[in-house]
Amino acid sequence: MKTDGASARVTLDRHEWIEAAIELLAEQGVQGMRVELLAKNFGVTKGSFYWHFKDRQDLVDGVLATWRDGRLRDIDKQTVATPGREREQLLHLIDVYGATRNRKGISIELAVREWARRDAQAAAIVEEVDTWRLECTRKLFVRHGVSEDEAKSRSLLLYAYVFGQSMMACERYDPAVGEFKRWIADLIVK
Amino acid sequence: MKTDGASARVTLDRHEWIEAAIELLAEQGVQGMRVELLAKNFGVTKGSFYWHFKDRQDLVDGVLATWRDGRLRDIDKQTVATPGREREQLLHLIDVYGATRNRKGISIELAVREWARRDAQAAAIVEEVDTWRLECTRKLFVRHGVSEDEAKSRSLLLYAYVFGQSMMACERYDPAVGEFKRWIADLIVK
DNA sequence: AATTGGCCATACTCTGTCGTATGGATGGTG
DNA sequence: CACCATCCATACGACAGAGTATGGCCAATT
Repeated sequence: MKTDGASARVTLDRHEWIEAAIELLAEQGVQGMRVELLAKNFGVTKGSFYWHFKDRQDLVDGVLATWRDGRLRDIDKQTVATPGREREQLLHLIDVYGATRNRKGISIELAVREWARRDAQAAAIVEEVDTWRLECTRKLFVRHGVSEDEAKSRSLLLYAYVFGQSMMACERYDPAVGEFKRWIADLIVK
Repeated sequence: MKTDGASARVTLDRHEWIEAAIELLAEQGVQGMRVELLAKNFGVTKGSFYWHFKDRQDLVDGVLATWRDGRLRDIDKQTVATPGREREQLLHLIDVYGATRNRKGISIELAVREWARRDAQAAAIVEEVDTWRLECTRKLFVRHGVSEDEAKSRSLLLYAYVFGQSMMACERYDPAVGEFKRWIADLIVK
């Protein structure tokens, strides 16, 4: 019988290590994904890690694959066109990156992107996700009624804006920035 | 007399170290600003570095101060309103971050921002620069003829977009992305 | 009860980086 | 010429992180 207390799991598997690594990635960047730090957070030692993973690169592969799969699922879920509600869906896409809630998801997103600037492997994953995002959002814009080219431009603007906005931590500059964000979202969605 | 050859300077001063550190910052991030790597690039050893700087933090202070001063000067230069040409000025602000030329400046910008996400000192500098950017650009929008609130929203959108765009490396997704960028710039500037 | 395999601890090596201590070279100045 | 300040080299200590080798513990199986 496993004394599966809330604090002390009996055994760990790859998935738990990967999830914890993504946490660290969000909080401290790629540099923060250190195996000894991970082990310490679990209350174990490196011996455990190197039983589940060949090396650190093995963990990295898992992190990127897990992140990509999650993103692709999310995009599909958020962009299946519900006739008549395309506008709300587009606004929701922007709102998800509003930084008040979903803080963790944004941190991961930024960490992966900063990682991708200097790592070809991460860059390939980001490109894959971005391509899919732009394509799905473009379709949603088209169903919303804009032209093909305009849909392309607006989806590009949408993602550039949400990423840039979450990178700027806008709340510091004006507590009432929410009003401006709503205005901007309207301008982007049309 | 100093035999000031192009390749071998006789002496180095703080400023040259700081400039080289900013280069490394752009290419490899904060992590890349290692004193031994800097010295190697200069063809000298750490002994030189620690003569000019108390420690690595001393270099970091210089890097941030130098970057801030340069940015503040640039912003002032680019946003002095030239009556009748406010629209071109705003479009130019966007175009500067177009990523084709000015690649180095963008790399520095992104590196400093990623740095600021986990370092309070860098975050304070970035906030200072952003505040000044938003304020100067807001004024330029006002002189361009938009209302006070709309100017605030549009300047926020402008910077969020340019940072997000440079973070996405848009050129990968469509060689003809320049067309869309122009359309977007028009939408932002009005 | 003995054995086996899954899971983790311990103890080490190796490499990279910061920082320090100290000595050497060079050029200007009295 | 002797002296001093400037600038850099050399050699060292300290520490953090990746990876390895090996042994121990426990549960399930037979």
